[in-house]
Amino acid sequence: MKDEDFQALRNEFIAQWGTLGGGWGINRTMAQIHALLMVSVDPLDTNVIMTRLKISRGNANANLRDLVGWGLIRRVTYPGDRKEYFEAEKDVWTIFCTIARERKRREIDPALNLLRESSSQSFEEKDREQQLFGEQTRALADFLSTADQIMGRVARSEKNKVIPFLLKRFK
Amino acid sequence: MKDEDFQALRNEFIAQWGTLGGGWGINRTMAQIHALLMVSVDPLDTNVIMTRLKISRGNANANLRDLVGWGLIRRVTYPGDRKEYFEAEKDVWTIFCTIARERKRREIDPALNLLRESSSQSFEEKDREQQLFGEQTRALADFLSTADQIMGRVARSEKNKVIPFLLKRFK
DNA sequence: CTAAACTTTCAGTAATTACTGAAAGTTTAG
DNA sequence: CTAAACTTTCAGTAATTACTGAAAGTTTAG
Repeated sequence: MKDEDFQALRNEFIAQWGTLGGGWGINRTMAQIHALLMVSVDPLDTNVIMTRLKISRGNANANLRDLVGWGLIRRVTYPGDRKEYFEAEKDVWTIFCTIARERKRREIDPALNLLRESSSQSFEEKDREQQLFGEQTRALADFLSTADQIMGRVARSEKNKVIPFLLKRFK
Repeated sequence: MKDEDFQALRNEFIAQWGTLGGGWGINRTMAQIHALLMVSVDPLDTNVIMTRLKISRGNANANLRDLVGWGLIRRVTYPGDRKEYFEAEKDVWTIFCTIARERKRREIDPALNLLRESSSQSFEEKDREQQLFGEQTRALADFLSTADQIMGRVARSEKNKVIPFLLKRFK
């Protein structure tokens, strides 16, 4: 493939990945930076990222910080070079585990706290409204905590054991 | 529990559930309406929803339409009553399957299309940049499609078979 | 120490998304 | 048919979120 076609395809990929990222809660630029780093052979510095994605220094800095916070990229430094470079984790299974862990912490845990607090206060009520509220919040809490446990266990397993097994099981 | 305390607890639940909804891509009001209907014994009409959540008619209407579109609530009418009422699906497993299906359609499928298109065009390239791009997009596509298949199969299974099985397996 | 090379912060603004409320549209009873 | 009872739409606006770019901060070489 000609290099200019390749650049175009890759840029298209990065742009679209950003759009998708928006869908599941992450912001567009953060997803784009992640995409860019995932398909870069070498770590990139802030200036390169700014140029490639046409974003400001502040924007790049903030989103890089967040990505480091998520654990999806890491800072890299080279001896004798003052600049910081960034490199993405490339193994797909590791990326998945990282995201799963982070989403658990940010979404599942607070939801579970809310549901448990709600359901614990309203059991054995005679009023139908109160009864339903208690039952429903309890059912949601049970479900979420089960799903959470399963995800946790899957994420802790070895990739090559889990995936084939699950695929075979759920024919 | 005194009724006023109960109302306060339930309102707290609805408000918080809305905030959480925001986290995973859904908008706050939509999540609140869903929460309200999930813990209501009887179907509610638009006016009641407007009053309870202090939102405008237009807002209520748009979000109710979206929730119907997701398949999370349904319209209910009573003979001799012109108003439309709304009722939420209450079974947690069914809710889960509905959301899983919808997210697949809105998020996984477009991502897979993008990844497949990207990876198909750049295999057997000698240039390292192009090589990595091909490998990485392919790995992502494979992973996503596998995860997607597993979710699909899980969602099609019977709840009472799947959950205990998975829990036992991933100790 | 100073100056250069870099990173971080943050006030102001742009872009996006959510919401209001009135007007238009639709359905049904009579 | 008309009028009442309802639902939907949509232009305008409010609220939120993302971004810029310059200034402030930090680190290191010399």
